[in-house]
Amino acid sequence: MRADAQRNAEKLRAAAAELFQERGLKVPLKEIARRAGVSHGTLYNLFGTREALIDEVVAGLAADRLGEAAEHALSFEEAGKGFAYYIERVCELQATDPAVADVVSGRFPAAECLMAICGQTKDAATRIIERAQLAGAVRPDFTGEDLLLFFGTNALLARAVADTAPDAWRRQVAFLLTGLSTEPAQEPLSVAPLAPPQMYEVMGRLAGTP
Amino acid sequence: MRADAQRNAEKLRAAAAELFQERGLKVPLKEIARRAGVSHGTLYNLFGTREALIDEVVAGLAADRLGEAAEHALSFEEAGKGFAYYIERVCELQATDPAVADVVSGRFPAAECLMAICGQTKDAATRIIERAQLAGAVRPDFTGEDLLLFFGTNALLARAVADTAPDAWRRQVAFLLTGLSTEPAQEPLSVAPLAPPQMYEVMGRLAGTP
DNA sequence: AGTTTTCTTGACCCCAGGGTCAACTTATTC
DNA sequence: GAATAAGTTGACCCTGGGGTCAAGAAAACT
Repeated sequence: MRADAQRNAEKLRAAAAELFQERGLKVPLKEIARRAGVSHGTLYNLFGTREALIDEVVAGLAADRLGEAAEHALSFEEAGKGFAYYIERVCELQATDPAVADVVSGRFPAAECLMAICGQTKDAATRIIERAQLAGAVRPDFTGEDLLLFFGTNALLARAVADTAPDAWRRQVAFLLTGLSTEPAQEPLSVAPLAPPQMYEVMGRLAGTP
Repeated sequence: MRADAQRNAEKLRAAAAELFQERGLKVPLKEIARRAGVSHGTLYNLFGTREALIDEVVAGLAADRLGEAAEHALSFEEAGKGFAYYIERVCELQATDPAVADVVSGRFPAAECLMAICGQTKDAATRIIERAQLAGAVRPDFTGEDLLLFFGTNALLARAVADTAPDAWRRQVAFLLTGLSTEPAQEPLSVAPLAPPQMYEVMGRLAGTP
């Protein structure tokens, strides 16, 4: 590979990392090329497909962060606490990084690598859930599939509120957690509900401009 | 208005009602015209904007159904039961009719009429919630905004699962309801979780092809 | 039946995104 | 310092959505 090609690839990786993180895995490839200061033809030359770029730029990072979250969740003494930590942490990752959100929601344009991560995430989730259920802390009919589905909707919610009330998703997570807990404790919510003017924006984004 | 124009308007209304109901308020206008057997120019002639068409075709129906749900919810003896009924019923409406789902999620392209419905829905929701809270059946820090946000995500979830497991959203609703209830009762779920092969499809739709 | 008015049509324009490729430029090699 | 291989570019095509409008068709009026 020629030296300038190497440099361009690096610039593209950097631009892609930025944009994926800012706006998710669906950003126009032409825009990535633009930010990298390179023709979009070059992008297609060096990476061929969006998936390849994703694999190189996002997959590793996302896998690491999700892996850490799972590991830490399993290290809790009380399985129930670990369970709650895991859900909150993953949702937080989704909220702060649209790229991770898209990875968790799986199957973008079917990058091999992403599907693998998705599988790992589901396995980890299942392990964490079952551990908490064995400890009697979580209702026994909640499954990994349920959690993934929740992550899927949380990704959309978190993105919709990102510019308006970046923590709004926490309330929904809290409601879910008390719903899943076998102890009836309803801890006070740490975040205020949305004000009516914020609702306009958020609902618009939730249903509108993806 | 000329007789043929009248007929065409009727055909367009019919086609629009069908397509909105099948695929939500964002269906291409050209497709509505096609189904009506009419040029898309005619559609623009007779209705001008998508919003006008929505107002004529969808708004009334949606308002009626949502209104009925709210009314019935308030007619329950036990406020908590009414509350649960309302949430389940609205989610069901969203699941069976993408048009209603879009109405509840508010602000499509800002049809006057839709915003009004959205406001009414929020008011109704608030009333139902407060009644249940007064009866001590629902946690006191849950708000109408929280519920609308939940409806917003449910709309997306219901659409994602529609072709794969049309009742899958019920599990999430059940988790929410037990989380909101002040009684720790966890009733058994009426719907099975998704099987792994179904997850692929659903997660794809949730994040992908809207 | 002829005239006028209203309506319909489909070709046309716009934009944004994905993707390709011949012609050009630049690094590397000898 | 050529010759050659490797890489880059941007004009170009395609798709699918929104939207307009001159010309032609059809209803309504007299």
